[in-house]
Amino acid sequence: MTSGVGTAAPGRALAHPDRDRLALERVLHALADPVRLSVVGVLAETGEELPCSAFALPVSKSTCTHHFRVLREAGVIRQVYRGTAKLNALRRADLDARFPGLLDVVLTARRRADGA
Amino acid sequence: MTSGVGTAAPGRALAHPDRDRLALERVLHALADPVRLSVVGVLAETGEELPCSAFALPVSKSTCTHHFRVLREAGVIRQVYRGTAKLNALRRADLDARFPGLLDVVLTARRRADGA
DNA sequence: AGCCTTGTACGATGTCTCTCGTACTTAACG
DNA sequence: CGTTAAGTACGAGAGACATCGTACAAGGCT
Repeated sequence: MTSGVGTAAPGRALAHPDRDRLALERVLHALADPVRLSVVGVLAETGEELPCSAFALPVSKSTCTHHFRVLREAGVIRQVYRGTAKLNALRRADLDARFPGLLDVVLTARRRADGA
Repeated sequence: MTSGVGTAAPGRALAHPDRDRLALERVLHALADPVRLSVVGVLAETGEELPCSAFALPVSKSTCTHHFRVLREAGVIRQVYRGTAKLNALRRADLDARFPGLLDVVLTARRRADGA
């Protein structure tokens, strides 16, 4: 049987870089885009796993897929299939372990820069 | 007369973004390049104003000019003409004021990522 | 079963980025 | 004044990136 229910991890798994191999330049590049930065901001604020459709980004669906892939390949988010949706979670623990403070600093800077 | 000696600020001045207008995405993008990141690392370590020629970068002179311009336009460094040379200084105070902790976090992360 | 929602894959396109070489400017130094 | 040293300007080319639309796959809902 291909699992009884399989609500958690049915389909194929996606490739995620190891925590020890996160590349700083890659992470910085991933964060250096307004769309992706806002995604990370929302994920950090809610602290939840959210499907791509929950972000209301000002780009098309295919562009959306592209940005989430960049974030995943840089190691910023973790993506898991769940039914037809794909849940996105911030890899906060991994990022904090590898680049201590980076995420918080960027998020804080983003808020400040946003309102000023 | 156009100033008696003029060893400090003779030629035309270069455009630098205001401290209050530094854009986070621009700064992140500027730091997301290995060549520029190494420049910032050297400037931070020495704490000195250094001419472009002091960096021994693995790129040509024109590419060098390009990278320093990106850093300057993002507001990461300040450039001042001095004779035929151009001195580069890290805008640490401005960066710390605008994006507290960002520079230190990136520099620390870079060292750690470097050796691991 | 059929439909709808969610996201992927693929190709196309225009822009930006990194890189270079060559020619030029600017200033110091003899 | 001529030479040298440090950068700049101006193309130019190769590659990456952001964007889109259309066609497709996979899973729930009725």
